[in-house]
Amino acid sequence: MTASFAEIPVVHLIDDDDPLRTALTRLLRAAGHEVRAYSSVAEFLLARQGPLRGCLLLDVRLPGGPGGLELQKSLIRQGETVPVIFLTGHGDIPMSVQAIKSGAFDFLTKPVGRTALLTSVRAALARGEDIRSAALKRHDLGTRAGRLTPAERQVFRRVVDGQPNKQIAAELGCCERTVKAHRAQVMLKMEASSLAELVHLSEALAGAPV
Amino acid sequence: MTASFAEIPVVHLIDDDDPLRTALTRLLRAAGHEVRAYSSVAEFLLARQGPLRGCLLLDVRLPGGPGGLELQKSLIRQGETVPVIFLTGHGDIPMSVQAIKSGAFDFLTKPVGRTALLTSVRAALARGEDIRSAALKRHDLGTRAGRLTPAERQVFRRVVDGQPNKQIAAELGCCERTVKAHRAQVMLKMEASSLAELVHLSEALAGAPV
DNA sequence: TTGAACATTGCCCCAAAGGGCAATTAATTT
DNA sequence: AAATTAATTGCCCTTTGGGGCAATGTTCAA
Repeated sequence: MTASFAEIPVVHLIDDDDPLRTALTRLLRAAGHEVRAYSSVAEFLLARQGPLRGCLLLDVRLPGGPGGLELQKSLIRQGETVPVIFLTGHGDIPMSVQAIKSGAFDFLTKPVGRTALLTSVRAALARGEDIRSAALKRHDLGTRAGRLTPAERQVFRRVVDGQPNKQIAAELGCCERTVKAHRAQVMLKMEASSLAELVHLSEALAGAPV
Repeated sequence: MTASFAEIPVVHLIDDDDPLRTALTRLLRAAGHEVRAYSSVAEFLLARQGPLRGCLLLDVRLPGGPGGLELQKSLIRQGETVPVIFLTGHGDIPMSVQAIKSGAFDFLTKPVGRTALLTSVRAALARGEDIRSAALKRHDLGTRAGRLTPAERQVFRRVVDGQPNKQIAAELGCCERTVKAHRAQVMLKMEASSLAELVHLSEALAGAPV
């Protein structure tokens, strides 16, 4: 049951309007999507476990507690990257601009057309999978880098910075043979088969703590 | 006169409403910005020469000819990256969402508050300068890469791909000494002092034709 | 046609990288 | 304390990268 939570992309629908929620759920399921419906942000948060996969479809303002924009901000703070589609009957331009600039995938108005909704959801799911695969790659790289010892990490930094072994040895206060040993370990652990590839990997780690 | 067109960031204001245009111009100048005002897209396009520097501030719909959204698309097609702030009295949510998703920097509604306008313009100008400096770097790299001969380009690709000289020579059907010669030229022309730096530069060229 | 500029290549030399092997030392476990 | 494991280093050898020098084409324009 819960094990399947993140196995395939799911449209997480949050709306307090029961009839609308039911209708949207039916519409999305008919279009072949997996749907989880919640009547409030709290209900969604309670059910949530582990990273999300799919997209969010929710009203901007929901009764009692945080609205959609707050949820979005909270998710972003948690490093969650799932695409968010807002749906609202009482939005205005500044709100929509704010939402999109904050990273929302789309901002739809009620009543929403069947085609418009499905188009947006399909695109959001696709985007979500793209983001997901990129995140997996980065995570994998981070894992490899995490296996480096402190000494190896030092060598890694300098190698991808283009420093020759002799200079690295001087800076680290050890002999060249040691640098070579660490360097070999770096290539092994990072699974790089050439210096060029190692530099490439380090660029992809962009900003992540190395 | 025209020589100073791109020397400092300029707010290019396009609006057909004369009194408003005058008022906005005064407001922006009072805040220390350089302003060029136009009453139509056509007027703006006629005055334009060379790459823009600064930002655009324009109404979404303008009388006679293309509206703001069309201008934005046209500029993007031309590779122009200047931030665009839309200003409108008759916009709706789908229009604002469309604009922002198409890359607009902001979407303001009339009447616009003095603070909101100045905040947005300031941010747009800052973003514009960031984009500009990044573009200058990329252009510089492109220029260097453009000086490579076809043979050097071939070697360049394979070197940053991590291939050893011997293998490159085999693939290109020449001897290793020739590869070395080309390789040296690549390092010279690309102004790289190490293989790591060369790889770094090639990543920065990302997608640009090499 | 002839000279200048450029690309290709061979020969040779040196520096740098990669790595095997073994000894020494430090750290950790039993 | 003894044993084991991990890190550092020296020694030595091979391959690769970098580059000087000169000869041999090649191309293009005067």
